[in-house]
Amino acid sequence: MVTTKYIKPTESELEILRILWERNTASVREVHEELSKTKEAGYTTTLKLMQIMHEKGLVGRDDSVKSHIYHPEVSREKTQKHLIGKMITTLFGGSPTELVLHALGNHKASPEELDEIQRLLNNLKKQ
Amino acid sequence: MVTTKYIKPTESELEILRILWERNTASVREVHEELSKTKEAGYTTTLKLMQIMHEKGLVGRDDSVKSHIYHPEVSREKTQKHLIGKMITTLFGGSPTELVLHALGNHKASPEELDEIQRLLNNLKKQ
DNA sequence: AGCAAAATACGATATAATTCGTAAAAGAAC
DNA sequence: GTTCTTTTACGAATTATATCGTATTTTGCT
Repeated sequence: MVTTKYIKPTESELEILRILWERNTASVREVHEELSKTKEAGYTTTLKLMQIMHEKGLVGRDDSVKSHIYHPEVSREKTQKHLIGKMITTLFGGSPTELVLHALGNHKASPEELDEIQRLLNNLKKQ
Repeated sequence: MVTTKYIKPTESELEILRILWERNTASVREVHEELSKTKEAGYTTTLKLMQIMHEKGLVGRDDSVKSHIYHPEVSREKTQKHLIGKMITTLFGGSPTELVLHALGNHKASPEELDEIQRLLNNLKKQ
């Protein structure tokens, strides 16, 4: 059995993953441009970060082409699940409901979104 | 205007805060005992962490008594709100609903809890 | 081929977070 | 009041994270 153990991305790594999840693939240059919109950082910094992420196995890359093309190697889903889980444990006393109530209470959602939540809720109630 | 700027607790600090939020007050020894249940760490490590948290203003303490008694200086609510906000941004593309759906989908909730969510949902729909 | 521009590799530094050993101080027990 | 135990203070080492400068490699252009 191959237990691919979970690697916890750092905050900076998450920012990069977010971009890769969005675009599926991107060069360092592209990621860097995107990052620059919201934060200050040198090109080589972004490069180095992505190289480290590659070593860790967080991203893969195609280096047969001119400028290397990176892609996420960890799924957004799995990462979300891990981080939510940790958050529920350390911050909400183990209760997912607490998290949901806080998320809903403090951050606005549109009527459509509320309907979506309602649908899921109905499903869960049936079981 | 006094803008008390938000201090982001590290992971270890969150573990300690969790205990203090639960008990309201605790000595280093008590926190350490509690921590030891789930992780390996020397007593002085816990002590040092709590001293640093004190410097940062994350916790307060009464040092007029034999063994110092610590208490949280940041509220659980506020910390939760900050971390949820960050999570929604970096991990859920800014959509709180996404977070809620994931939390509900992946982590079991009891019928009572579902009812509680339903109540909040009803409230939100009215507005 | 030769040159300029872009991209990568690599090493070094800086900063933050964590861990713990040791010494000093404070209390408790006798 | 001396000794033993507990607690605190402090410094140092270790590890993780982030940042960037410089050198090398690759590519595109003429």
